[in-house]
Amino acid sequence: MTDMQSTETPAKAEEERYDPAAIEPKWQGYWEEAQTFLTPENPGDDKLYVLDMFPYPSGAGLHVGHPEGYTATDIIARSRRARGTSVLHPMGWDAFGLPAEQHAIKTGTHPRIKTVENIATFRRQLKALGFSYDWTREVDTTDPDYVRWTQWIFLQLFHAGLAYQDEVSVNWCAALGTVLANEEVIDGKSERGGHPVERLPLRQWMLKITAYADRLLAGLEGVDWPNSTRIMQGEWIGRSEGAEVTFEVQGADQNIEVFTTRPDTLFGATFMVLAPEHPLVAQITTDAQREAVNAYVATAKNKSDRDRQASKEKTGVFTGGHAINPVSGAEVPIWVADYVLMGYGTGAIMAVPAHDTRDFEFAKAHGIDIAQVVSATGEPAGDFDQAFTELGVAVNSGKYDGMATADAKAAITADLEKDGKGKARTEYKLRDWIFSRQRYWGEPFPIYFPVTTDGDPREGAEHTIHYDQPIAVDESELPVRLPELEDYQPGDDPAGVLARAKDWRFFQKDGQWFARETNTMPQWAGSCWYYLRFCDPKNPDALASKDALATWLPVDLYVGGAEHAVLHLLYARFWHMVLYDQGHVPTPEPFGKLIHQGMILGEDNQKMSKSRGNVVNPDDVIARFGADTLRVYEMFMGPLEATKPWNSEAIGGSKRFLDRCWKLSTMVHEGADVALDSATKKSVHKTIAKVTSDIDELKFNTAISAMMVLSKELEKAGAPREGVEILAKLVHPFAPHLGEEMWELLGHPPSVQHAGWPVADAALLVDDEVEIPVQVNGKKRAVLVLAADATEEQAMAAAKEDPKVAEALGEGTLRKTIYVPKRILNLIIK
RNA sequence: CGUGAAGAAGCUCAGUGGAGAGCGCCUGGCUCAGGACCGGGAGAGCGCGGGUUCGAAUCCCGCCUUCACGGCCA
Repeated sequence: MTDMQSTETPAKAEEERYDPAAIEPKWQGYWEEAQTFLTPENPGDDKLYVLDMFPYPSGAGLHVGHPEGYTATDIIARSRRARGTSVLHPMGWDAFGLPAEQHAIKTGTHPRIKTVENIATFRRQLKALGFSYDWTREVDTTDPDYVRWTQWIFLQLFHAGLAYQDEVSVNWCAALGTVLANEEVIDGKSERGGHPVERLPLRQWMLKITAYADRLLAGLEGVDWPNSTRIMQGEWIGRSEGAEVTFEVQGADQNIEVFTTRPDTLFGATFMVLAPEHPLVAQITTDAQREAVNAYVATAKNKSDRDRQASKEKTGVFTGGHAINPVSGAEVPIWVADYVLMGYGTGAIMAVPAHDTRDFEFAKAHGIDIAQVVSATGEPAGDFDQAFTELGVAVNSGKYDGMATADAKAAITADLEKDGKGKARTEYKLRDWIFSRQRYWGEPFPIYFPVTTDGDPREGAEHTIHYDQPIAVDESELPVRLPELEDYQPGDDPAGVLARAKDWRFFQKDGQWFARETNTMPQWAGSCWYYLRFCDPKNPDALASKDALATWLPVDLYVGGAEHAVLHLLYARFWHMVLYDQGHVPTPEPFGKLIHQGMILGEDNQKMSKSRGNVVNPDDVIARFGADTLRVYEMFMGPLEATKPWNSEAIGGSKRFLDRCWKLSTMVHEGADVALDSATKKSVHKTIAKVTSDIDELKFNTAISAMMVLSKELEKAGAPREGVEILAKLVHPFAPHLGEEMWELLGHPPSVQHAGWPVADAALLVDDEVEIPVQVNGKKRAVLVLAADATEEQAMAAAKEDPKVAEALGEGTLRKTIYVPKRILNLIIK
């Protein structure tokens, strides 16, 4: 096959132009044939696992945002292979998901059909961009061989007690017959159709991610991630230390537990607030207040958390009940208000209006006392128009007066504990993960339940499913496959679409009826562990062999969008930690270095969207300029992590750079046997050093800029072979088809990928002559060319001979001379 | 409101103490002409105000604007 790449074709005419439409398919064919990017069987210590966040193969095809991150990782992969590193650089599909299911609902075709089609489009587009993926390792999360191991991991979680069922309030829309995400509910109506949506408690599978909260937090310390991402994830976990305090309810044999991070402000707690769902609300409410409280609770119940939080007004109702402040003995009123959330802490708070913004607003709105107990100065102030939330010194707090906030916290917590009225406690914002969806196109749970029935439940016999007795499917029976359905319309059963597949759902074993779980897993499930499967994608006996995992983990470089900064990266870390604890993976963390590529905006500086009409289609760009130009342009636009707008004029500049590279190699090919002069040689070696370090630092835009400059110099130098060969090696990770073509024009057999990486000669990187600006009183007057090691005297002498400097010096007296070798000569005169 | 990032030539960006590149623009050459190519050129109060320094885009303090993400977590 390789013989057919005749070197005669490009040789024949000067009219020949760089023609990506011919070159690119040619080399893509070569790579596929020669298996150029196959992952090495026995990688040594020098290994690199470079991973892109795999895409959801949407019907719209590839977006110009995709090639940005993918080109970045490809440059790393290719340049490191050239340097002899064993590289794992795979690609796959996060292919479960709602769009394919919605398409199925509309058309009645199985979501798999549309999914397979979309994957084919994505694969074709990615191959057209010349990425050096090892396509033999492709994975697809919807493939039963993959689903099998997703289900297997779920069973490990289940057996470890980390998967459990709970009743969770969800948005149920009876008209649509489905559960909606918060985003799909607007003002209590469904986004599609405007049907009423109610909050309904529904049985859900939960994963106990909170059990790993501290480790997920601690692990962030050791990981090479963007600071902002680590902060975001840390805040999402939201660890806060404080105290649990017990308030007695007056006239009742009841206590209310609250969580506070400011036990030092306990003397300032002038009221309490319960969340509307708090179990004690009904008992505490007095008859006089019952009607108002019931009405308030009912309204709050039908609001989603999001709607509740949308309103900044502090609404609430007095219950009529009172509690006793455990330190001051004061009677404080108990209110119900929806700004207190049942899901955090204990669902009840002690309200300290003087020192908490929300409590302050509430007290102002409802005329409740405000008592200052912390002051910046140690002296109580007068009235204040906003809460004082800073740290300070305790006042009006009995024996704790005068203590700094931190000391007061510790002292009060210790005393509460002694009196049995409280104790230190740590809280997290992180909640357990709702892991089930009432959808079709997802992984079935490998779980079934006993059924009590007097007939055949498939035929509609009365039956009871014992959800409280979940049974794991035996591992040997995995995967549990999705049933075929006649149609994919959501039904009227909140248990999910699968509940209608009665033949699939109910089965008999040893004369006993059982029912399969009809929920499916969320899209996150497959993406939680795909990076493990890439290490050993065909393994039939395990999610991946221990050897393969030990070889490749952790992922050395992971590139993907910042929108996954919290959820995907947190969920994947959680699964990884569980697998680590069970001895299935060898590293405590999955991902080493993480980078988020920036967003590419439309030419109008707005987010690309169909409605704005500013979408750039990669297929069009490839047709017009070629894949290499698209790659180079996207890398040249700016720093990888920056948000930057598309510019259809500037892309021509990248094309012209590649034109010039191609021309240089044809010049050599046609016999220009020019030797490399010493000045150009210097430039070549400086460029090697610059491009190499820029690639390692992911500064691709500056690497390209350096190669642009070099290409012009090489052209002026008449295309010296030695320089052009080095340029071909340097440019090939960025523009791989062109790199191969240049290498061939220069008379070498393919592939440039295996031709090694140039090494800069350190001796050529230092200049023996330097340009030194001369300033007089800080204003630049001249630039001198001096020996790099010129002394101050030599520099002064040269400066005085310069007419412009002499003129500027004029009659003045020299008061001071600042000479920084290789940088500046500044003369201060008066 | 909070967190993070960024403000530099018309545009997109290099530049960690002494202002540069690409694209665009003007101009000459080449061409029947255009494009491409080659040569030359114009174009920057480096967001604002202070401070440190011989000298600040760069270091320090305050402020403004834009973008991204997050939202009542006691």
